[in-house]
Amino acid sequence: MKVYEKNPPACECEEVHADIVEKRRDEMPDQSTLYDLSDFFKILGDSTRMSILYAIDGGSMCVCDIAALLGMTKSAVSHQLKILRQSDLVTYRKTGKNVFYALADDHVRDIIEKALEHIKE
Amino acid sequence: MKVYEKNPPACECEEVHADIVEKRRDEMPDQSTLYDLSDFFKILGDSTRMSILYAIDGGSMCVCDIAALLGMTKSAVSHQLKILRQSDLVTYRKTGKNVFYALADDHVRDIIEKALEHIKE
DNA sequence: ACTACAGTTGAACAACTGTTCAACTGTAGT
DNA sequence: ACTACAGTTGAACAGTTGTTCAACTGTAGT
Repeated sequence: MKVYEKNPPACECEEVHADIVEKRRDEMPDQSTLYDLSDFFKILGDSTRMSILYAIDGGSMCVCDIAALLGMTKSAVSHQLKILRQSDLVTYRKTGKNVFYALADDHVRDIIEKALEHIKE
Repeated sequence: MKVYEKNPPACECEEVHADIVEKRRDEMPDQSTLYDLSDFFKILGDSTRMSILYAIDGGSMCVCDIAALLGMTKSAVSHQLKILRQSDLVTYRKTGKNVFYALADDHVRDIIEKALEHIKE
């Protein structure tokens, strides 16, 4: 939402270390990269979605079973699965009346694993 | 918020694969672990906080300069720094009128780096 | 064709989150 | 003691987010 510019308007500071600020500005990633990054983490920043990811970590599961496991309605789970789908974190496969969801790749597993290490300290 | 139980109340499914669900239930992490994990990612899931982390990645900065760099008010930055402090993602050091913030450790850097790899695909 | 059920979807609602604003604390300089 | 300014803080507000509810789609079985 916020966009930082060459001559930031909102800063009311007097004693700015202009040289440092300018140097850092060059080193900062693109605005879009920062948004992509925080958007990615936003997906993982919900306990329901985190639970779903762990549930299907051991193998694909249908919506019904995920809902049963988490003690939630199919609707609530389906809404969250949609978000996970749109972020390409999960894949799905229709077989008859069921839709089976699975983890899309190992990247996410690694990231969550690293975060777990960080937390346990 | 949601707590899953041995006999989930909210699931209205008929065709549940009970054996799979029970097996997964045993393999699931503790409820508290899931919350800690998603809470951690929640912190990284905001572009302002992500920007701040990148800003101080190159070395400690005072609140004023961070605000100038991001084009935000000191107040807004300070509020986010408080959250980052409470999560032990940053450290701070007072010198005179300024407060310099720095990254707490390398863990976070690694996680963000891994997420970046994931995004660029 | 009809019924049953897994899954999806949009609207509505409540809870949460980030920024703004104004008031405040504390340090430095005069 | 006074002024100036960096930084913090709580309340208020607007925007966002997750769950619920009800209606819907599509497939399987009869």
